[in-house]
Amino acid sequence: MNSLKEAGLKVTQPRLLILGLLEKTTKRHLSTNDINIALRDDKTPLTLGTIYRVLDQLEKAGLVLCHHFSSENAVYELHDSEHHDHMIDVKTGKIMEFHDKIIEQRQREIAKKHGLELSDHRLVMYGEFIA
Amino acid sequence: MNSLKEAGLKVTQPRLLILGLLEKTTKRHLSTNDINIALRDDKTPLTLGTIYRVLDQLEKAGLVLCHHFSSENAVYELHDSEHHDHMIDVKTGKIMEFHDKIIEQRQREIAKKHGLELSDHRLVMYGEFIA
DNA sequence: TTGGTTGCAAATCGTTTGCATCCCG
DNA sequence: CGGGATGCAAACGATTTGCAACCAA
Repeated sequence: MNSLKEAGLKVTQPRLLILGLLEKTTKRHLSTNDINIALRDDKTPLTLGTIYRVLDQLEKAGLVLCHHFSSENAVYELHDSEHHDHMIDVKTGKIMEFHDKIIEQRQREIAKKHGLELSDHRLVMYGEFIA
Repeated sequence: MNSLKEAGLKVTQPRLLILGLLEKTTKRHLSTNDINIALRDDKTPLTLGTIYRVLDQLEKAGLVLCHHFSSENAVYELHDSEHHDHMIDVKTGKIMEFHDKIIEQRQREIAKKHGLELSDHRLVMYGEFIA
């Protein structure tokens, strides 16, 4: 709720519910439909319209991130301090996060070389987890 | 047309038209709507349904790539031999392609370390081109 | 000939929006 | 109290699909 206030957003029930869900979920990446179902199961249902609007605001406020992996639906996750990228198992849909300083650094160099003032970047690797 | 045969696809007019357009366009990245309009202007119109179906097949055949940059519509480009990534100007929509061996190599190492058998990867940097 | 391909139009589905009501500050 | 937030349902827009006619092999 502090984060909401800091972002200049009213502390409303829907916003708390969605943030709370994103915090406690073990899946970490949830679609609007996931959220809709989970909240319904928790006996605190929200309209899909509200879910979309709240997520948009949270994203603009920098509290959540939205991803469109491959051709799937959008998924949302909490935006924590350190940037990270994603690896996705194309068969199971499993998502693993990672962070690599070398790649981050190299990206900055490339952007600079091409005159791009970097505001965001996304790296996704697709494949299959063996082992 | 050779590529179509090699992919085991019938050489049909719609497929030739779309491939031809992707080859000659200066924009390089086209949406289904771009294609629809361009072909109409060329007096060789196709149905949107056909455009989607043809692009799906060409993508599965490895002849074209499909991208969903940020939250925009899908765009398609010819799949040429060497992999490349993208930089996008969030204000103008301008797309610039680049390729970097260091990043590619590093990605392979990271994937390997995490047990991911890499099949594809996408890197997109967003920002603004300053002169 | 014949099975894949296309046009056409209807259907789908994720997402957005108008409006009346509600609630945080 | 007042304006932003929500529920509800209709609207939207990109993409998909069923079906009959068509065409490449």
